[in-house]
Amino acid sequence: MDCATSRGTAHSRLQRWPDILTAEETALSVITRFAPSPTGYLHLGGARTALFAWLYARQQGGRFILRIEDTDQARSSEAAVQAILAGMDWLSLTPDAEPVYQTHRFARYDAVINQLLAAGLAYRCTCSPERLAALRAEQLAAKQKPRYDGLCRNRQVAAEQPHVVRFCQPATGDVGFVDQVRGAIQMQNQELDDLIIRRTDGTPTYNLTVVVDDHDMGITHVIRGDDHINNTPRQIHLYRALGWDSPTFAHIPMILGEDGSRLSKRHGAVSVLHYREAGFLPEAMLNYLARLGWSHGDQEIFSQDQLIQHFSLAAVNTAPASFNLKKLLWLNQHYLKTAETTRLAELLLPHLAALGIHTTADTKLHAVIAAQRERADTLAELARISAFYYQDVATFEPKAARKAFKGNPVPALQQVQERLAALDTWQQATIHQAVADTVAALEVGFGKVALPLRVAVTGGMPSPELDLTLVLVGRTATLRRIAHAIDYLLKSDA
RNA sequence: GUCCCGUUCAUCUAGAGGCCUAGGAUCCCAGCCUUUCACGCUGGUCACAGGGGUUCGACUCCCCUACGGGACGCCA
Repeated sequence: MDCATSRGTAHSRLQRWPDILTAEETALSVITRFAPSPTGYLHLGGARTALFAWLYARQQGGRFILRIEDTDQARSSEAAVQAILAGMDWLSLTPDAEPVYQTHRFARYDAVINQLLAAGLAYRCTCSPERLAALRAEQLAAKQKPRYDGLCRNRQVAAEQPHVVRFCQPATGDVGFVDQVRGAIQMQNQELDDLIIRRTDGTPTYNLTVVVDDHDMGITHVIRGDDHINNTPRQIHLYRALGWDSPTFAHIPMILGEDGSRLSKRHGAVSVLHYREAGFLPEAMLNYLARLGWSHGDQEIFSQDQLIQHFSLAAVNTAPASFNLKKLLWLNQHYLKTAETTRLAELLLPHLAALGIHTTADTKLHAVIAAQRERADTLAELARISAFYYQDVATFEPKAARKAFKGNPVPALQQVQERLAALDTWQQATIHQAVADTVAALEVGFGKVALPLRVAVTGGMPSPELDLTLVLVGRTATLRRIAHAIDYLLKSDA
């Protein structure tokens, strides 16, 4: 029962759990998974990990599975599960099977731990947290890596006594694996200690559950953040002890904040869903995330199909990458310029509603989007700069007003107002003629009339060619706004 | 502290010993276009962390240093 002497395996009677995948399914080439712990929203790093795992599975004609790692019941929440699901759904990272919840699999983990215990590959430990803390302090003081000293390895601890279960790591030799991203990684077994696989309260811990699940789910490629590199050797020993083949590992580097430090809340928006609220398009987010740490020559713009086609783990970078909002904005603008107008209209409605504009995705909105789309980099911005098509402008944007209203624009506004009011039809051509006639009559430059008119009608918001702008704003609103501007100018003069 | 991983323009990256006087993209700057703002176009600034090797030849291979990140939990 001394684990130092027995390095056999505990596997023979352990069968693959049949209720997750059928035998035919596990026989399929590639199965990847995304395994978040539901303690918060889906953050950028997690989303990218999920994306890479999803892409790899898609490309290989394999399957992608979501596993909820909720064994820490104190920190896990259903709300977080929903947030993760919503984030993945937004990015269309659809799993190929129902999510697996670890809390539903405790019986299985228990059975595995008991097997390990019975095979002498794990043992009960009664060391108190106090002793562990003291040991740790001592080792740190001696400039050593803190690790459990194996005190309970050869003790006979009765099952009735409160205890944890520790897994016997081999004391000598080394472990290695070939990481699909960074190549061969080796570690001395002495660096490893006997990790806890079952807590005092009887629940299993991460390193055990991840191994059991990855095996049971038939995961062929474990694609995860490189903060797990150090766990991998421990897990490999667990696989060996259980007589299972290790999956292939691929560790992708972290995403850092703009300042180069680890991405966290203080960097602002880390939640993927925040970007949906802020008016980003999922395809922009996906494209951005994919290019963060991965590349395919000089190509920057990738459709989902192209990502699937070109993705490769070997092309994933080894160094961490910094998140850069400017580039995301550029990509978002690119997709805003090229997306279907009808789709954009639907997506824009909530952003307009947030500004108090309740409209429908009608022909006017389509025309507005066509006119404004290249002037915004988010849907929220698109809504903001398009509001004047629906609402009268309360104030003039100072910079635009200064430029447009210098000199005395009132006569020009009054005359163009008259000519516009007299038009038989409200069309681009007739409007253009009215403006041109005003310019000719006043013997001034085109801008002398057009500029104040534009700002009077738009409030100084970015807008397309003047006649189109006026057509979309409509005659009544246009005339009302000109009157308001004249009013405003006369007052501010006095 | 120990172990693991990493280091090309401000940022994302190309580069698998000569193709590199280091390419692309974002940002920034300038110009063109222009009745606003954009878009678009043209041009520009900006990088192989440092030091040793190996080699006829090193951004590419090896070693050391520095710096950065991660792990060292009865978190995952």
